Amino acid sequence: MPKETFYNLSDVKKERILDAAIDEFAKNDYHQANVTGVIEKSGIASGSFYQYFDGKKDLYKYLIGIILKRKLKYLDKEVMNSPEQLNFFDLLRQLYKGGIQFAEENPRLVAIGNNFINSKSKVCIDIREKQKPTSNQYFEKLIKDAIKKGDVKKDIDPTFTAKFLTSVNYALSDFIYAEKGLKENTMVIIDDLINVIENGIKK
Amino acid sequence: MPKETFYNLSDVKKERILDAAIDEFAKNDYHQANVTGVIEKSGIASGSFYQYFDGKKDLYKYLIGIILKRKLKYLDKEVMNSPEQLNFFDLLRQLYKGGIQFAEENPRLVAIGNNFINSKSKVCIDIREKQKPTSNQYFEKLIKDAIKKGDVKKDIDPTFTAKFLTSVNYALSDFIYAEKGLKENTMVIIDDLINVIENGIKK
DNA sequence: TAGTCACATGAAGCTGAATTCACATTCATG
DNA sequence: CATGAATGTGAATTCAGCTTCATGTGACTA
Repeated sequence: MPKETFYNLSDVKKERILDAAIDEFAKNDYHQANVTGVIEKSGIASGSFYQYFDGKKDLYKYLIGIILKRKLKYLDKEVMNSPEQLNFFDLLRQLYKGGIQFAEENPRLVAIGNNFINSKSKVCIDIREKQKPTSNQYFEKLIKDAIKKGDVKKDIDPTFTAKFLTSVNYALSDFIYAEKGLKENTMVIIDDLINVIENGIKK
Repeated sequence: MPKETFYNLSDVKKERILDAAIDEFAKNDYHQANVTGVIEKSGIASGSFYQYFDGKKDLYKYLIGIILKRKLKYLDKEVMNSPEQLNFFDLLRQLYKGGIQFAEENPRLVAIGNNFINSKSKVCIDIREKQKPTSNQYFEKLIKDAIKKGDVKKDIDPTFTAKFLTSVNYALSDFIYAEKGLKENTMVIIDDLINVIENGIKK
């Protein structure tokens, strides 16, 4: 976590530093991202950086936390208005579309997040292990519930299906990122996609 | 590419070095993998390493090349006996199952490969750019052909679907890798999966 | 005015990992 | 054996990037 001094900075300066950090980590994986890069982009002195953070790892952890929080908040506000009354597939649709929209609005955050999830770097594995509920486990729970509720047929493998849904979700964000933005047909693609899945696994 | 000296080595020694390298790069991403690790595992002197290879990057490129070659050869031999007469979905089934089997038989190679594909490291991007036909493009061509042949309906997005199929493919290998081996039901899962996809996009 | 506090600075130091290099050893050949 | 070309070796060097530290600045207080 950042030090007190960081929080005491003016919002403008905090923002400047954060923006530089996001830029650096969005363009590079953990190892390739340099503290020097953040320092140069934000125009602070290298010494100052260590007044604000315990070091590179500290900054990275902080970023990952922010990204997670923002995404959850976003999904919560934008799409998860009424998770209880939705059936599994509509919920999935909401989640995917929300995820896409988030990726569209925050491409750099998503770049960092996707990299974080896939990375084999010790630092990333370390952080991931401390974060109890992964996207994977979240989906798995959702699927098990859906089976109980009768939305989804019994004979699918929840673990694999969760993995499948998660990876398709990442593929979607990647797609948006690579294509540099939403196209008119993106949401149609998602609807098609969910229909495919729905046909395959609904009861 | 390795230097002449490497090729002159006895097969046993070449194998020992290659094995050490595969181990090192399977357990770590490009940046985290150390030449020192390869040196220690293979029991050669650090100086010798530079007699055989131009450096870390050179070794890595060589490994990636080997992995690609082995996988292609494997798919070619094991599953692609008659690509012409298969319809798109049977071909897909073959490819997936072949991929899974390859992952089962060569978990370390697949670990390196998957990491290579996802990595943002300059070295990886560099190598990827020089390799013309990606798995993605291969699928895209397959899909376009399938649309022409009438196996797949016209109104899907080939680019996205290729991305989708590729990412599901990776998810599958990852799954095998994480679960540490094939289960009795793995092939059933794949069949189900293809059925789902087939229902969704066939004409 | 002096003292203290909070933040700012960048040169200097540290570290770990890649790479080099000067010397040692092996081995095929005459 | 003798020779030297090929190969082996690991201590020393280089280097990039993270981090520390000694010192500076300005604002607020007594």
